[in-house]
Amino acid sequence: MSQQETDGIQQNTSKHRPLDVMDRKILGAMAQDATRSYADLGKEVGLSAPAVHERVKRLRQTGAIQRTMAQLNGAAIGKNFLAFIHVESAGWGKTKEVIDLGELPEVEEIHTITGDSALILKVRVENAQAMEGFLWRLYHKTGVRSTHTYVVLSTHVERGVQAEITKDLSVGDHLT
Amino acid sequence: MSQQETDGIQQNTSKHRPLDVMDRKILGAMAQDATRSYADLGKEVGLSAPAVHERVKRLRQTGAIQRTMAQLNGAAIGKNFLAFIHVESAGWGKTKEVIDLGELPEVEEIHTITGDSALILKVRVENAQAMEGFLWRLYHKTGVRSTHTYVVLSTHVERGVQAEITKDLSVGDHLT
DNA sequence: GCTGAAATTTGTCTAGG
DNA sequence: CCTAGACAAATTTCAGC
Repeated sequence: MSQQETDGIQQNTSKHRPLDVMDRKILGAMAQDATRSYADLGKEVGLSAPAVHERVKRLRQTGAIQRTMAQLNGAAIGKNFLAFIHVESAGWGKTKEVIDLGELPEVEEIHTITGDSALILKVRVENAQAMEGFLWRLYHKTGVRSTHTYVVLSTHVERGVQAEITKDLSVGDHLT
Repeated sequence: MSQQETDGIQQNTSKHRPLDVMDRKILGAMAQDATRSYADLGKEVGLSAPAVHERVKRLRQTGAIQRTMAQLNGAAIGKNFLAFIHVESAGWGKTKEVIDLGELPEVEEIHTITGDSALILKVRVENAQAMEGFLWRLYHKTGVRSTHTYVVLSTHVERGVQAEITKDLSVGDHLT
């Protein structure tokens, strides 16, 4: 049932209608559990199953839902070593080699955090030795000026993008 | 279910059996696309649909698969501001209030990185103003000594735990 | 633990209101 | 967007190996 059908050459040129409350409810539910049936979701948000199905299909096409994935337990598959690695690059355009490391399965995230010369990597490997090997390889990339590794000892929260939005006026209050 | 079979292969059915190659293939496929049918997965790994189903059910029960979720596009739901926040705590046991922030939907990750006094938070909000509000609230938690925020400008890789394991001998090589 | 077949539940599309 | 129907396809169970 993989939805990799021939969509044609349609890019993401959707009308970008802002998501209504129903869409957000559906996204919120599916971000936590994507195994629920459309009928079940419909009962929660107050829609029929076909209506939910159509919305979910649209949410996938527009990219609001990037994919549906199984979240694995790192320890269960023998990956007991997680670290965040800060990388300082020599300058502009020098990060390409590092970003190419994203093809490796141990790299879970790569973010640019300052201009084009600083990166944050999230890397999960089996053990300390494997991490040392990765750092060795990382440091020998051209353009890598320095790295700083933060080893994770305990993970308290780890989840994807949440649909709910917190209205926070604590700062704005004193501005208005 | 008989404990001892008379075949030549001794299966470890008493405890958490280490994942075999079939399990890893299934996990690897589902970590990237959990919408595929069991029959489809079975054709890839060489099992029947019921066999895959049984393994997936076991992988869920044992926690190897924590959940299957929809990965949302932050920008699509109006969350265009992502940051990693390093928090230094005053000392042991002072991080509870910060960890309790994990209930907020803008907090995607909380990791302890050093002893019990340093944390990394991954926070995604609508805009800079919302981030300011979050930081304001964070900084006023008891035990928070200082915070350092790294604003993400571009995300190149963002995915969950990958089942594949890279054999890396690059460090051991030069030691031998 | 796996297979193949059967039974049940969902997914998916269509038509009409 | 709902209801309703119908068909395809998936999930889930089960006997038997």
